[in-house]
Amino acid sequence: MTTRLRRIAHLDMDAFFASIELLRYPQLKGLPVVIGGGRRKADDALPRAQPGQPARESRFVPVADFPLLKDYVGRGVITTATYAARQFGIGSAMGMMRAARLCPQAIVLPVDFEEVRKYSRLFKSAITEIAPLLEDRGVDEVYIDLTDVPGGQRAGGRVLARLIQKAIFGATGLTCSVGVAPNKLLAKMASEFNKPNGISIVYEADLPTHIWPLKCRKINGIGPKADEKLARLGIQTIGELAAQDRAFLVAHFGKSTGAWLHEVAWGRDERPVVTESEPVSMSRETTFERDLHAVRDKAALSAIFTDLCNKLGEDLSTKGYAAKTIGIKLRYDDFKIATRDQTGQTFTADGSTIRLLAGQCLKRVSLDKKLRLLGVRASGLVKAADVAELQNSQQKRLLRQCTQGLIAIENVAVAGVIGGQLF
DNA sequence: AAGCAGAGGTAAGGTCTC
DNA sequence: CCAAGAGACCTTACCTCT
Repeated sequence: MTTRLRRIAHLDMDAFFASIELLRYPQLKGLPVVIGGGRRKADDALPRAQPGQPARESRFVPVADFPLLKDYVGRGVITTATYAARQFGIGSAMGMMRAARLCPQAIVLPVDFEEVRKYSRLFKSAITEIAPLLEDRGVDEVYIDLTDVPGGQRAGGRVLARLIQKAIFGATGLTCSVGVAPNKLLAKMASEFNKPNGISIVYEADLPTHIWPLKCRKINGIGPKADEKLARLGIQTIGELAAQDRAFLVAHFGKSTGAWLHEVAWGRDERPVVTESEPVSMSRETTFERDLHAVRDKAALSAIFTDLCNKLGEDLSTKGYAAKTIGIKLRYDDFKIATRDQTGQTFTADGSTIRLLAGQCLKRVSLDKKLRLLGVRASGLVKAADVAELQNSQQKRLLRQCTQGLIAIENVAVAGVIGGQLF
């Protein structure tokens, strides 16, 4: 009778967006290439055929025909950079202008979301053929529960990790990095140890040697704010964090976060690999080409606002959801953010209804400063198929309250309206 | 009648992630 | 000077219902 160890893998595709472009344009291999660029239309950044010449197969487009970072205009950020571009200090989420100063000769390409989604599906199905318990963590990242997969225990998971890497390369031509550990927390950190195209196996006993020397920031969930606060308390590494009393951490970070910090510093994490989940919210937001003023640019702003609401309505409908709460998000020119929410009386996936509720939100924010970004968000989501049933039970509850004399008479009219819309 | 606890909703802001 | 878009989740405050 052997003991079966919990073996969780975290798998991260290497420079996913950029690597996909290198499959299409192999002539760019080894060159600094960045993907990104915010609002730029897809066509603008693609290499063009010379006038009068026939369209060329992508792999024959001369390197000289690709657009360069130094010629980029606009407000975007870098999505991914090839390893050659990273040599210059370029990284994800960096502003394009700053990246252009670091490496003006880098080639810049827009994100091809269709292609990214295609490769995302391909690599994930390659995995589930081998290990079915897969948790989606975005287009290029997953957790896999190897515990009960045949061979999942061999060499701590290394054998299976290698097999999965080979299957993904066979299906896509792309490489990935894998970390295998007793839980998601440690697996996520382990997948960073050996990049690109590497495997790293971590056991509980490796905690003092492999985890504790790392910066706190390496823990998934400790961002810049928490890291800064820890630093002020003289805590730089995970080992230093593990050495703190739980009570000390709770005193400084609150009951929930404090206890969590203590747990993760000791490598403890019992979260399961979750294969299915329901969306909680959907949103659309956009940063303008230039900052807009609510009064002076009213027409432009209004058109963008309506468009966002309609797009959000389409998103909800396409995915089969309806929302009870509609919210807005503003980013002012000083980067300060304001949000407002409005819960409606029915569920909706309709652009003009969304626009109505979002409009009510807009009346409750200051519009003195210029705006940089506008967003519309839908939350309180339910499956469109369940809406009728939910409305019905909501109506019954209201009526029951009425008969019990528990709510004001105005609300009786509300219940009547809901009924009227439905039946 | 008043007060309390717990659950759950709503709203605003913030943090973190890819 | 630079800082996208989408989504999950947390905290705090305040209300309402039971």
